[in-house]
Amino acid sequence: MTKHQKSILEIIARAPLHHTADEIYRIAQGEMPKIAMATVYNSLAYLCDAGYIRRLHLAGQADVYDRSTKPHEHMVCDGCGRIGDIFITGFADELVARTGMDIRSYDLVIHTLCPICQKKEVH
Amino acid sequence: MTKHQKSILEIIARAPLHHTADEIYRIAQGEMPKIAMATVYNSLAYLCDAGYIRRLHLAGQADVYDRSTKPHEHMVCDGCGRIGDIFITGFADELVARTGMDIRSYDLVIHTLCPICQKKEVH
DNA sequence: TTTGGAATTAGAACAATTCTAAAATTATGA
DNA sequence: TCATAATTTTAGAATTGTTCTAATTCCAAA
Repeated sequence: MTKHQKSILEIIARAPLHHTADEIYRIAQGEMPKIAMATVYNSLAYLCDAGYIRRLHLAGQADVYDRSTKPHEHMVCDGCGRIGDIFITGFADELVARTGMDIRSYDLVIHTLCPICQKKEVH
Repeated sequence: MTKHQKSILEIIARAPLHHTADEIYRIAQGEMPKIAMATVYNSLAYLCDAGYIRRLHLAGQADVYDRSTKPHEHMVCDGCGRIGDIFITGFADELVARTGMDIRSYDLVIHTLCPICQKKEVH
């Protein structure tokens, strides 16, 4: 792993939220002012392939990157767009039991309204 | 629903596979040679919003459109990219039971290797 | 008919991502 | 150490998928 790749991994590792490539680029510029966008994309691709991070592909927005490599699920608020991790224990096993499939990986995204947006919804 | 919207809905309704906007555009040109790409996108947006079809957003490729409005799940072959529907009965209820969340909708995509690609994998 | 609103068109604009070719860096090994 | 090779980075162009814009067409109601 190169210096740049390591820096980008660390940025993601210490981020509580899921960031886009562009956000990561801006954070990275704080530490490495000369870094190029292409380097960010290259590094993110490497880190995903190597299994250090996970790429999340959501409708209507840029991909975001997730520091948690443990299998888990995601939720998105349809109001504000906030993305969160959720952990349904034994979910992967359940999926295998229910489908009988050879599951290499899975993506589950639940669309919901977060408490704040639920309040706003009332009119 | 306009003439164009209806034609596009019919194209999707009779398609066994999930098509991209561009594929739908080309099919539509067979029936309506003067149709514009923007009309395809507008119609698809309308049909999705109105609940006639469903948009599927998968990593690394253009969105595809799904004629089936019943809640169901999807599988993608990591080898050839083929997309298929799968039906796990009672899955939505299970999700609610497991998470306690107010689920407005969900997307589950299982990544697997289809039988054909599994054979190719052996070396 | 005339008018107004909605839908369609063509193409420009846009955003996210990938590609390209040159320069810089790092590793290899005589 | 020095030369060479391999890899990474850079800057910016190119590409892709999608949305926007403004002009035009269509259609329905008055």
